[in-house]
Amino acid sequence: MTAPALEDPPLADLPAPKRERGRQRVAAIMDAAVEVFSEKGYDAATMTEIAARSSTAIGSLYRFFPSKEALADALLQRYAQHVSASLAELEAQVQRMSMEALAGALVDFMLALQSQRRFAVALVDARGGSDERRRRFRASARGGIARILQRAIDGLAPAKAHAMSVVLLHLLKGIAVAADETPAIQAVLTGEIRELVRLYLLAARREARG
Amino acid sequence: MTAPALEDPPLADLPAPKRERGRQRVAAIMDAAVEVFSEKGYDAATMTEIAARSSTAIGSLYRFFPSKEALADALLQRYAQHVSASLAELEAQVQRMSMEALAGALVDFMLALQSQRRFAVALVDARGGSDERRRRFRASARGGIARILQRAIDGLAPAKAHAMSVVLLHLLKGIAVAADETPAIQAVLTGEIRELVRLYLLAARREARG
Amino acid sequence: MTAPALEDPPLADLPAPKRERGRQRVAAIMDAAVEVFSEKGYDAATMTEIAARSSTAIGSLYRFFPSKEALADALLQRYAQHVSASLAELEAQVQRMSMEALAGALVDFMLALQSQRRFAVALVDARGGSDERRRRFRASARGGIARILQRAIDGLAPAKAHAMSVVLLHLLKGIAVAADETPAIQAVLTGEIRELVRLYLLAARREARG
Amino acid sequence: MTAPALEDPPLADLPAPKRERGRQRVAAIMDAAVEVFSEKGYDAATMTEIAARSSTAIGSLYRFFPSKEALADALLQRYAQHVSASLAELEAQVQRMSMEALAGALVDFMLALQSQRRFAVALVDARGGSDERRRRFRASARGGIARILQRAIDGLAPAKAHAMSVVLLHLLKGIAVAADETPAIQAVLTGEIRELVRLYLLAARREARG
DNA sequence: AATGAATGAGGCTTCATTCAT
DNA sequence: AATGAATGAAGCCTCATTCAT
Repeated sequence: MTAPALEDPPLADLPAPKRERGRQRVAAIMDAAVEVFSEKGYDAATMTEIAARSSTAIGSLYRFFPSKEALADALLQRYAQHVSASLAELEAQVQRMSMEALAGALVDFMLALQSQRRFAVALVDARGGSDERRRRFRASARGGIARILQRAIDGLAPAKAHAMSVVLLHLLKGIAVAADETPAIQAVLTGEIRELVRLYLLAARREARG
Repeated sequence: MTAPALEDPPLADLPAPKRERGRQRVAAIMDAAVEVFSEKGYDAATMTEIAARSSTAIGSLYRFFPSKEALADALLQRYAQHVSASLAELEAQVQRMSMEALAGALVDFMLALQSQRRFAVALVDARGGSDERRRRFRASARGGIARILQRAIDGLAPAKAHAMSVVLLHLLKGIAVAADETPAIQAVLTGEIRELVRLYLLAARREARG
Repeated sequence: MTAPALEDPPLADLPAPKRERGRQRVAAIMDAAVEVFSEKGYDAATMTEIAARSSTAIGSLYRFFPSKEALADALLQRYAQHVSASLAELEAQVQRMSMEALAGALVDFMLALQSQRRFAVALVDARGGSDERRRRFRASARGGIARILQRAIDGLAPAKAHAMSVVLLHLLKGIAVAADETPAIQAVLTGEIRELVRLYLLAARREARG
Repeated sequence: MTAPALEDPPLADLPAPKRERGRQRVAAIMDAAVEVFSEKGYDAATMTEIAARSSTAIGSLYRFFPSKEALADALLQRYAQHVSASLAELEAQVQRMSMEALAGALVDFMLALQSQRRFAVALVDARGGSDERRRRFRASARGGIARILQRAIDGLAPAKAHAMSVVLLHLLKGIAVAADETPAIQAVLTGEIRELVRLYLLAARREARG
């Protein structure tokens, strides 16, 4: 039972670059966009800079992404697929993982996302892209976590799993926040969070076994 | 020993409105600003809209707050004082509170901030106002929580208290996130977080007693 | 034969402050205005700053001078009277002054104006006050010089005197320009100009004697 | 040995329009800017009006000149090159010109600049553009005149040449002032100035031969 | 199809002037 | 009469987006 895809017909109306050239271009633009959105935030990022950083003419950029919001949405979508895939993978392995191991795995999952963290903050938590897309992103991530929890903890009520997924996701996001601190502090904070996740999972299992 | 004030001469140097009229105006502006910043985020919020929402001429707005950043900073400062005072109050009462009670108190503290939550996200977590003021705000809040923890848990190492304060603050912020959900879900999430806070505090005490 | 007054009914419509208080206030405003116009130029000068520098409420300033232009005009008028008076005085003494002495006197006349030079540049040469007032100011100054010339040089044709007055005034203004240089250079330039004025006067006399 | 160029890479760093179209646009903008700066002075001139007069969208104007000051500087630079070139040309011809001829040539040089006179007043003498550029402009013009004088007058001390250049330049500027008068008067004034320049040159030669 | 010049709405801010107190 | 708060037009500049080449 894998994660249900997040996807819509992938930006169907965009000229779906068949040529390899086009695909590279789109990738370059998206990478530059992640950079710029991360550094400046959605509002302060400019299409011109994204074009420049990806060595793309502004006109070409608009050929692939018809608006700033469309670009942000595409980014969000790509990120969602990435997250979705990661969670699906984790779900496949979780079967009888100890709570301890699961806590570690969840933290690792978040650490692996680090590179895109500023970007995620810029677009998911702030106002980039459409509300709709943001909502869907969140729902998908929560669903992924909830499924993992239900696999990991026998007898966990679906409602409880969902509630926990919201709290866990939020808690894990703290790892991203920690990235602003010095590496030493960062390590400490990451440890704290892992421990807290563990406590949470254990308590949930206790309750589920009730 | 109460929390050290965050304050500079409150809103220093701004031509502190002498007439009563002016004070109302300032309050109206700040309230409108909280609304607009909350809805749109710092960058997308416009001074024009803030002026309109508070029925203030743009020129008047600038009389009181000489720049968008100054306005954001003033808001942040007011919020910081509020938070600081709340934490100081909590600190005074924490003496031999049970971990359970403390968890509840911390959650309540956050719930009491609800009304300003989107605003806090918009200005503290995003890129609004001066970095400096944001940094100070965070340091103050963390310090307040850390002091509470040390009072509440005998033998808690200062470093541990500080690390916990960061994690706790983040966790509590989840209550704000919950505000986007339906009241029913919100209640559930708030409960989850309270429970998690309790688990965290208990574990910390266990460890402190070693 | 003294200089014809430049004056209009001195700002007739202004509430002609009868009280001593008012006169002082007006003087303070005008002095502050000279300062500010000098430092910033007409456009960049602000009524608010002029009010502040003269410790006058902005509302009061507007009571005495109904607009920025009116203030500039009043300044120009006062300056014109000053210049007019100086020239009239010089005219009275010029009778049989040597050309050399006259050259010196003219240069001294300009040096005496130094303190108001930046102001004059700001308002006379640039666009402060009304065109009309500027025109009148120039005409008056030229007339004053022309009369002096005719007294100093027997047989000087009126047309020639007028032409010379234009050139002389312009030349003398060079002394003001020199004020931007170091004192040493300033002295040299002043000397050059004095010498040139002398040459000019001598040549004119030669020609007048034909 | 010709005048050292004033130039930086002409209008460096401005996105030097490649297409022919762009070049025309830039020229139109600069011409309109000269007009507007001349009529209104630096401060009172508005970018909006300059755009309108050159039938340019405001955004386009800013594409070529990223700020009002940059535009003024570019104008000043163009003017400086023009002046520099004229003076270099004059320098090349001055070798054994009579003082009379030189006086005429200098006056002609100034007359040739007429078309840009108000502009020069607006930007060089007033507070437009960067101080630095103004300073450089003046230094260059003075240097150009000083070199001409030294070529024209054997044995002229460099210090004296420099002092004279300042005075001469100022005197010649009087020709521009004359442009406000009727053509008849203008002619008379131009004549006066030419004569005065001649007197000045002759006196200097006398002194140099001493 | 690719390019980058052109467009203009709209943002922040200033300041002359008015008007309620 | 004196004060200074209030007003809003207008200035500079940015940037998402369009369009001619």
